[in-house]
Amino acid sequence: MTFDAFTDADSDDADARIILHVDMDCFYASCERLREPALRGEPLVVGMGYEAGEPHGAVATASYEARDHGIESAQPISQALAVLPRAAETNADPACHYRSVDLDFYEEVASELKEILHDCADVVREVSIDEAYLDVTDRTSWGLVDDGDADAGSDDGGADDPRTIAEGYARHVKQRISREVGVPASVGVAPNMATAKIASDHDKPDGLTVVRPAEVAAFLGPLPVAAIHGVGPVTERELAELGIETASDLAAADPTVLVDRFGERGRELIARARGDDDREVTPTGRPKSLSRESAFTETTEEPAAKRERVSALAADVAARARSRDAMYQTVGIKIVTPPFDVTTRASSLSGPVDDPNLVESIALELLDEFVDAPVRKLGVRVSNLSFAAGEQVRLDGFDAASLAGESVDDANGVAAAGWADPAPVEHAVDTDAQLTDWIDDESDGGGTDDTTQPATDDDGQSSLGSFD
DNA sequence: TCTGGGGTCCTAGGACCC
DNA sequence: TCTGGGGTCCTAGGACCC
Repeated sequence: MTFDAFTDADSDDADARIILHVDMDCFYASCERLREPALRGEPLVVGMGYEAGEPHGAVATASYEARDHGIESAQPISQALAVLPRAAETNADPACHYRSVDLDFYEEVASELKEILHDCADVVREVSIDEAYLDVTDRTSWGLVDDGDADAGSDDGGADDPRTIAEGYARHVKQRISREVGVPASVGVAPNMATAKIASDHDKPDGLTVVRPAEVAAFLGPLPVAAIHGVGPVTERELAELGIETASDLAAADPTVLVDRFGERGRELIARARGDDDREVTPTGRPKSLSRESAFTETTEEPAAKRERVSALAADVAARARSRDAMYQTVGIKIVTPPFDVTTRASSLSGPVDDPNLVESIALELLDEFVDAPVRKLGVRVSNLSFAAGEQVRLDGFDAASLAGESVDDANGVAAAGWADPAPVEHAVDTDAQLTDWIDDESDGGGTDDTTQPATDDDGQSSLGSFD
């Protein structure tokens, strides 16, 4: 195989970046088929919050066979069942297999996958369990392949398009995934992330779409604005009101009008529609927040049920933070009331902690405001994360170092990280009132807004504050 | 047919500091 | 005492994505 030198028309291509967007096709369903091959070719729904035989939950992933019957992600399972009854319970013809999400298994599969991706690129940004950007500029080229066979089945749309070396590289990545992991992927190749993302979506499932630098505008132009990453239902509707329906409409739009309507995001949208995107592919960073939420089977007003749920979620999220060596400075809750109103409350500490009891007591305090509210769903979140093995702020004003010898908690490997976790010993006997006092006492630090703290009866703050 | 769970980023307004 | 401007941090909500 040889390749042509760049012609004049391709000169822009020569120094353009080469970005791959790799997107697994109905990943959860593909994973289920990996361990249960009989599901191949069958309609298959993987449900979240779903248990075998029950009607609760929502569609996390539907196989393409199920999508053919109108099943979509995020749909209630009950609705899917109305269209496609359970294969296990019916002889009806369009029937469907239902499985519940098994994230641990999918993560095992994903880690094999990610190994391949990291093998194929110097920089990989993992966006989610089934999706990643690869910068392969240094591994391949926009140069053209001279394979002496003009109609060799190019997948990238235009039958007359010359084939690039980059296309061959992308095909290689795809084939490795298919061969070594056994799941299908769709790949988009383009000179920037935004276009690569759209390209991977262009020919799903099992697709490969290559957009050469010179083709970007022509490729994006006719697409509906909703194809652009970051344009959801709300923005789509608002753009339509402005008469903007395609990417080329958006590319030609008056920036001042869009900035007026959408703020700086408006400018960003125009750039995306034009295929202008100079974001570097940067490696996946640390998480910014960790959360856990769960829905009640039916709306409840029971204070005890709510508190119990929040306690469980708090314990969960704290455990997850600990397992990931994350400390957190902010604890928040989320309350969903009918019909679907989302409210959040959060409270920050003066420094990062790793303290499950504190997560629970703060979350419960924030919940107090909603004792009487009808609630369909609750969540607990920790944010303001830090991962450095730094100092932990202590209730009594002593720093962690002074306790280093006590080894209060070595069961989680935190001691090995270089700092002691004083939480269990220090807070187990604390009352809610004392904790609140401590939080409120941080007002001298300049950050905490007292008015947002649920007031408990008070006083005694001086006894804690006096250690300063 | 009412809607699961886990995230990200942006904006606006208020408190506070210099 | 009044006034202004710039910057940061915090909370809450919203849009979006998978």
